[in-house]
Amino acid sequence: MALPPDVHRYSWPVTFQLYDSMTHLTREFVPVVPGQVSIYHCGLTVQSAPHLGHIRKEVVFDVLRRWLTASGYTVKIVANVTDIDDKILRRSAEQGVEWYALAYRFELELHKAYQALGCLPPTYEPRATGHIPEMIELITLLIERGHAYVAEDGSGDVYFDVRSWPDYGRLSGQRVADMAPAEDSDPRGKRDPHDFALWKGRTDSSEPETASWNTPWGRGRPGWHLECSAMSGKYLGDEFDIHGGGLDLRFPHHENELAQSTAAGRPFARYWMHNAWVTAAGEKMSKSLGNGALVTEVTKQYPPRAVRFYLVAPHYRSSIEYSDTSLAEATTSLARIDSFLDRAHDLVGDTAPAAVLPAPFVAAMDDDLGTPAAVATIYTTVKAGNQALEAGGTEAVREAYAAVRAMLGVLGLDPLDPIWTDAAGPGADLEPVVDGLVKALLDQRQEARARKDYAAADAIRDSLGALGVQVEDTPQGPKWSVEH
RNA sequence: GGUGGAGUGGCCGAGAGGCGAGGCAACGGACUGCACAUCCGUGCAUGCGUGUUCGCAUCCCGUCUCCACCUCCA
Repeated sequence: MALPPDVHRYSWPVTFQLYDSMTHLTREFVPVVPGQVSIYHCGLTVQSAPHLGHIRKEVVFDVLRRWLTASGYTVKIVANVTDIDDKILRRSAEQGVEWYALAYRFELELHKAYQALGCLPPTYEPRATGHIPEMIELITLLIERGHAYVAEDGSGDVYFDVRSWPDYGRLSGQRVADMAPAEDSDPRGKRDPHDFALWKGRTDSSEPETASWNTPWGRGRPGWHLECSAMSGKYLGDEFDIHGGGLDLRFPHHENELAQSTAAGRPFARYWMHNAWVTAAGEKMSKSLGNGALVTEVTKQYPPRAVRFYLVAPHYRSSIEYSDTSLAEATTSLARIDSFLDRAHDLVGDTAPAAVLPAPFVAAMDDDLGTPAAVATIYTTVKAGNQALEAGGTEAVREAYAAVRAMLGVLGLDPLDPIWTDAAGPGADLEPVVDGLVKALLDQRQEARARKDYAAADAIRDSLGALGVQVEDTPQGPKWSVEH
């Protein structure tokens, strides 16, 4: 898919500040290679349909990517797909389908979900099962360096030796000694309970043959943490800029990735970026709690653009509460912006998004992706535009219109972005029919109004309204729109 | 037990020593046949308690409550 035309490149002095969750500091963003940004964020384990919490991460990194692109960077963004793990195997066994078919089905659902919310596909989306040789290579290196060992119990498991790596715990600020002992975890052949699996030997013969691979340590399948180290290294190199994911990945997943990668002699990520949750009734939305709102369900109830707006408007490091009022409010708020855009378009016609973004918007985005202040700038611009509309200042209207579209574009919310307009739903071919019918009714209503028969005029407006067609009288005649 | 976050108006949600974003809802006014939209205006909030300061949502100390992570989790 081509980059939407509204994502412009700018050449102002770049002063992007990014909060790094390893150092707990907001630091100026300095990429490894000037002018280029490499981002890796942990995708999803494709074992079930994505809920709002999952998709928030996609939206956050999509906004990051759009902002860096708008700032003049060439962005390479890689998000993995974990297509094999315990849960996938268990679920597929339960459902009597092949594990890879199950994983693939949910991978497609994930794609559908992020496209529905206007997320651009990553530069690349590697699958774990496609990178077994890279993983074997990495494990071999870790064993050679004395940071990993093959379990002595003959299971074929390979573990990372936590005690061999004093830096372990650096990302999450924890000391191994303080960590709660893993009560119920199976120690198998571990030297230390905190050691984690790089590779899982095939000990359960009921697992399908297709779910294991040959290695120097016998047949088995990859450990979750290792995958990401192998894939980020392959596509982004030994050192890259931003490593991201949900806050819950910080430990153990990212901690383990960091340990593996640095123990293998790689500098690894320069900045760690973690987004907060979507909560429901104050609690983290999660598969295990069963309180997840599926993306497919939510986008049936609310326009997908409004759902994205709801996810984009709060800061990415704040948790957001999922509720009908929040979604409904986001829908109304976005409608206010769209309504200005509509009215402005009637006056100024097709106008491209502005090439230069308003300074407060830029300052907000440069400050650790400050979308709340950025959205506030959109509103102030909309207000200025509405005022100009009242005053009849065409140039000012055009300016506001172009600025609003440019800002919305950075957030992936420009209504004229092909990602939204191409999504002509079922029944799109009936549009001319609907247009004609509504126009006929509105003509009748205008005639009634002309002879001051307001009862008849209002009756027509009411019956249209009952069908979801909003009628608004303007100096240029009646306008109508379909509410969602 | 360890680690990290959060408590702001009716609601959502920013800011981070002075001038308290923005939106939604509400109320008053303008415009309109009416309505919608829009514009103008009103509302005056920072868990609690000390302290620091000329001044503190913002800093210190204490305290209460909530959430998350500590090998399933975006």
